[in-house]
Amino acid sequence: MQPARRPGGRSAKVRAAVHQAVIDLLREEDWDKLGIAQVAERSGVHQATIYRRWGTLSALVDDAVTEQLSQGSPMPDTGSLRGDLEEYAVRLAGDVAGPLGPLYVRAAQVGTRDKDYVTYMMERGMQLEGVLERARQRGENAPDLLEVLDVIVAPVYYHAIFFNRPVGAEHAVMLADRLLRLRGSPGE
Amino acid sequence: MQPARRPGGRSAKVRAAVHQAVIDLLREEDWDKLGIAQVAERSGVHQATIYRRWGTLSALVDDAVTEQLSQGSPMPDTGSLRGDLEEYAVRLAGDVAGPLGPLYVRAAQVGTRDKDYVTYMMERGMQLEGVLERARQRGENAPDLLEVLDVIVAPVYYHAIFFNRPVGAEHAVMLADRLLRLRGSPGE
DNA sequence: GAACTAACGCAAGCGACTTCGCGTTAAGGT
DNA sequence: ACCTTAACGCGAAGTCGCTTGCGTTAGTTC
Repeated sequence: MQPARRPGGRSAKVRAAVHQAVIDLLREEDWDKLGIAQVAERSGVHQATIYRRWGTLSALVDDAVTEQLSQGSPMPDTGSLRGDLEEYAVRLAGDVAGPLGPLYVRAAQVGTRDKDYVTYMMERGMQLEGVLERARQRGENAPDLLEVLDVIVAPVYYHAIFFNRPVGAEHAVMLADRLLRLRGSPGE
Repeated sequence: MQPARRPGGRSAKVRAAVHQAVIDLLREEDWDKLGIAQVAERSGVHQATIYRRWGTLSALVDDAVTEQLSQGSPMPDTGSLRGDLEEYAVRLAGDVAGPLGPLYVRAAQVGTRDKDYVTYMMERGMQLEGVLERARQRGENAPDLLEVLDVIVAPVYYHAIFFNRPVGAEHAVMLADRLLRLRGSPGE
């Protein structure tokens, strides 16, 4: 058997430094000024190392973004479906609008093919599904996941990507309300 | 005064050939295999000419895509708001799903800053607003433009970008129906 | 704590992308 | 039909991103 890998130590330090540099650059500069050269200089890690470990810029950004996003906040649990959806919508809008906002957008543009990113999206979807399931067990008429994606998530990203201007908190609350209205009128 | 520019003739031919090559390559290859070298070879126009006229690949793609999209089909006019919205939703979904689909997505990713693309979006928005205005003059309770963007347009693009799988015609019709339901219940 | 080896730093080198100067072509005016 | 000149073709030179081979550093094991 192999003499065992070395997950900790120097490699971990290099990885952390590079990730941090990517995140920083992703926040500050415009999306195009980001290159492996810049990451190397800021992180103090040599270009060759980055090329060897990640190969392409896409893969590197994907890796860094996925890790950063994985530490995301947990799903809301306010006790009511309306509260949870509003909380989720406002938080999502805030995330996209905030300093890490470009990460979400960038991740969507760069990492569509990457497996890790898809995995992240799936996990996130599952967590959201959990919120809906809790509501159903409380007896509430909860929408399914696809409706949430269409009515709440899609507009938030759409505004950020196409208009370069994220939605405000009021608009986010309105999106949640709209979703509830769709379920409310014909249902219970 | 200047001896007058020369909008027609050779320049126009070159421009058309290059545009055609870009569109073709955009359809066939994956988005990354597209380079100025490929465009030059396929169009028969020298690289230096392309660099001189467009400068960067982004600008070139933007120019070609904008022109291509400007020749887009006119807005539907079926006589009823429901018909128009369904027609528009299905057509949009089809466009995004069709061979020119990557164009729309690509345009969104590349041209966020470009003036021409913003102009195109504004024009398109105005045309859509015209459809809604016609409905209002017929006495129908039409939604405003922002609602259409949120409920119909955003999900279509969202699915294409994030899931790499465009929405089908049924889903598109459902989106239009959802928008009408939102207006229908509390309104008239 | 000494040997082993995976991972990194370094610098040379290859290749693709981009630019530049000059000669040529053809549109627009007279 | 002739002249003017904007725009293109061509080849060379310059720049930048990326890869590769080798020496060095630092975890890991015994």
